[in-house]
Amino acid sequence: MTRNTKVLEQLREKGYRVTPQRVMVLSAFGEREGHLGVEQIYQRVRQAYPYIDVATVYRTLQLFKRLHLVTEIELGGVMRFELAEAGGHHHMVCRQCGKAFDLSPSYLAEFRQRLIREFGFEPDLEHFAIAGLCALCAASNSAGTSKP
Amino acid sequence: MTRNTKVLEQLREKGYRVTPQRVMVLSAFGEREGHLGVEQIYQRVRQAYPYIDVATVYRTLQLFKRLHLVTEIELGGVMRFELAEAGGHHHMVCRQCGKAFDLSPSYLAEFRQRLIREFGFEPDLEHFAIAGLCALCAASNSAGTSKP
DNA sequence: GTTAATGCAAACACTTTGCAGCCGC
DNA sequence: GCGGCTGCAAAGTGTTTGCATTAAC
Repeated sequence: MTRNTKVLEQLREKGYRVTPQRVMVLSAFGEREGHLGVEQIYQRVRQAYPYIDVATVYRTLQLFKRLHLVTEIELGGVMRFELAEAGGHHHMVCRQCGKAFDLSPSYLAEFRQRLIREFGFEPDLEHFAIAGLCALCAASNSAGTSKP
Repeated sequence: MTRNTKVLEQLREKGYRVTPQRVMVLSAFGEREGHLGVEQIYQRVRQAYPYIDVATVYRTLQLFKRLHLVTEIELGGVMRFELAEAGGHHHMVCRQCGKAFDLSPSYLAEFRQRLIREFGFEPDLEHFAIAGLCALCAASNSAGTSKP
């Protein structure tokens, strides 16, 4: 909880109000690491407080994003949010099981350098996420050789 | 035109009808290389035939996609389409000027191999597109040093 | 007590769908 | 002429906005 408390103090310091709704949106993340879609967050908060509106969730997430408390990444056309704390790690997300794996920035550094060096193109890699098939799913697919 | 004609024959061979609307959607691509949004395609076709409906554009693009005549890539939350012909080249798209630059698959091959080797993660790179800032825009930004 | 934040509803942009008439084959 | 395709309109999504009320400070 100490992490969330810290975040909430940041809010108050900057003159924003600490409302139950904001606390709940924040703790929706706390329960599980990873990227959450708006709908997932909404449903989670609703379990605790059914009167919350999706608009509030959107507004809260926008606020958090503006304050760099969460980051927004897009993957496969779906926008997802995650706590910004970890800072600068990227993701590989399995298209089959949906699990996300962290990817150290060093893996991309090389690729990035090459683009800069050879094209002068500076890629946006802050919130890089790449879809694919994870080892487990690949294995289970080839196990049941017949059509999935 | 010979390329489009070929595509249209593919359509007919598979039992789909070659309609003026489909031809026009196809030639919207022909006039300019690169990725087009639905709206851009719609506007282009409308110049030639004002009665066309967006729904038709959507349906046509879906059909083309299903037949692998075009591919759909997403970049910065915007879905875009491009002719599938070239096959397997990727893009760097400038977030400022919107221009797209081709990226040979070899650049990604290395990165891809590394993910497979070290994580067993097989990334989807068929329609890879990466946002960033191109050399020209970076230059013009630092030229006018003051705020843009 | 102030003023920001919420809930509600309505507006929005984008995409899909149902259907009657039309036209490519 | 048949059946797929189109235009039109209407319905879905997902996200944002206006406004009166509520509640954090």
